[in-house]
Amino acid sequence: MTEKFYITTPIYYPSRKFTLGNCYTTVICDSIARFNKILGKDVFFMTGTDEHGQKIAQSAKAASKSEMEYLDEMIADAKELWKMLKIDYDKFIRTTDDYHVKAVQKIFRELYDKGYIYKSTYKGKYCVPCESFWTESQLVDGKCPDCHRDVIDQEEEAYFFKLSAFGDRLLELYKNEPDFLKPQSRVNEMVTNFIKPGLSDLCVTRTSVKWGVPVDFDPKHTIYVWIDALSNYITGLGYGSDDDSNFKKYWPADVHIIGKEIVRFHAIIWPAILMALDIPLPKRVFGHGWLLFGGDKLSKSKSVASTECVDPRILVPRYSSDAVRYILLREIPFGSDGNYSTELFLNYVNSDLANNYGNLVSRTFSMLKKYRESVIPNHYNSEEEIDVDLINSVKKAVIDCKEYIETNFDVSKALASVFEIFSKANKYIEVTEPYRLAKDETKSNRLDTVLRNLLECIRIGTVLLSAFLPDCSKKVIDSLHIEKSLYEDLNEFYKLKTGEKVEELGILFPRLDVEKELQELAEINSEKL
RNA sequence: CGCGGGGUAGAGCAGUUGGCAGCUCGUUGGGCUCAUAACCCAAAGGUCGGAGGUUCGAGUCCUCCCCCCGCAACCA
Repeated sequence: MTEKFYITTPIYYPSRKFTLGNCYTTVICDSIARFNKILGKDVFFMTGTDEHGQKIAQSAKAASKSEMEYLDEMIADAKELWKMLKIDYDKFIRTTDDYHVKAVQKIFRELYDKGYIYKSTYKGKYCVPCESFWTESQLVDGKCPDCHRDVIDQEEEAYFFKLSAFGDRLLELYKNEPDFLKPQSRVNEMVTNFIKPGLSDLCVTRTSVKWGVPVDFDPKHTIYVWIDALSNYITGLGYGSDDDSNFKKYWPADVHIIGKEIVRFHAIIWPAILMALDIPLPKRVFGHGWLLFGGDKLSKSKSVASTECVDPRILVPRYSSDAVRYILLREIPFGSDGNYSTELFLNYVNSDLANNYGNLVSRTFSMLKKYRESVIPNHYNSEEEIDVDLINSVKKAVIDCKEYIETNFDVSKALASVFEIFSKANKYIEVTEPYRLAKDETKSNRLDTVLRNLLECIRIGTVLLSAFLPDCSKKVIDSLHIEKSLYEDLNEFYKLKTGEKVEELGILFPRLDVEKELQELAEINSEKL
């Protein structure tokens, strides 16, 4: 039976248009999903949006629209963005979707019936004009962090989830399943910050927030973020609906990929809810770092220096989806934060995509055309050390790439090992000098072998690359007449069909004039403002 | 003493159990001519945040201090 693989992004909050930060998580998930398809697995990849809560209602009001009008526009924009970035999701869930709303109500009632949810009183600091509750620690100088006005003590009736009952089981989980939450530093954070001091129960409804899922047996209460948003991971598979075949097939999730800021929700609250429901837990949760812009998170509330153009809607059409995907995947090291700047982006596109990969393909195809009329030549057994070295390092890269993805979801290192192949191939050309072999008819067999070896390097590297950069790799794959991108075909070095003619390829990534691009982007950016 | 992460070449980062300080980009010099001023080789560039300690030997272990960044319970 085919192994299944279920991967999710968080559901994003569309109170503002999506940023490069949202793209980061989504592109990582998409690449991991694509990689698992290459491994031959039955993959289900879900993303979506969290559409309830006060802020959505406020954003809609500010735009003089109804909530649904506002949301439909935002979601259309988001889907357009994912299309641009070649995000190949299997399901896009919206928490306003009918099946989700019903399933959430069902889940809420089940938790209530089982005694995990009870009615009590929520006490907090309340800002009347903002209609928002704040905790003591959120206040700025004792005032509302949003409008800086005075807050009052207020209480309201609310339902609570018995989170406090799950501390020991969570500790056990972290202990027995060391891979459940990665990176490890996050586990320590959860244990010392939250679980050891003792978990307190979680307020899961509000009467002051109207835009949300009502409690069906007590409709003046609105189900507040946690149970609504987190349960998307199962309702999106049909849990609690008439057709739960996907839930049966794909749950538990193989991994939830999330940003480090929401680790707590996914490593404490979500497992606790599932435990209460008697549903198996996701196998892994990975909290990635942030894309930093000049040292700051690209948050929805902070603005970025005006000379930096970070709008993916401009960058993707201008530089290709692959270029933007590349910088997102490559720049952030495993588990920690990474710095983004336009200059860095342009330099990476030049050095890795244009100079290393693009130029390798270009010079190889050019020689193949000049010397062999674009026909894939045979290879002749050779004990030459340089060939053996090349083949061994390709094999190592193929193994490394898979290892990095499977053990740690380390897309950055996986991608780096793919580029090792291209780097080695470029060096191989210098040493074997095929352009010199071509001038000596007695070296014809050797030239065949060298060209063939280069083509196989390109084949293997490109198949791996197709998980990360689907557009350019498709061009090369088509040109080489590779029928299917499968990992198992990479174990064998000679796999191309001798005698087939390759299609001509244009320039995959034109070399960019960094100074000029920076200037033009700055101009585009200032026009926008 | 709230918890955690980080401070290593101009920039971005690796440095596993302590054993000659590395990688990528950039810079400089050289080589090659198949290729997208691309590719290959070489060099320059670091008192590893600071002070003290353990050790034959510390980026790595211990103590203290300085700086940056998250989290801190309901901020998606």
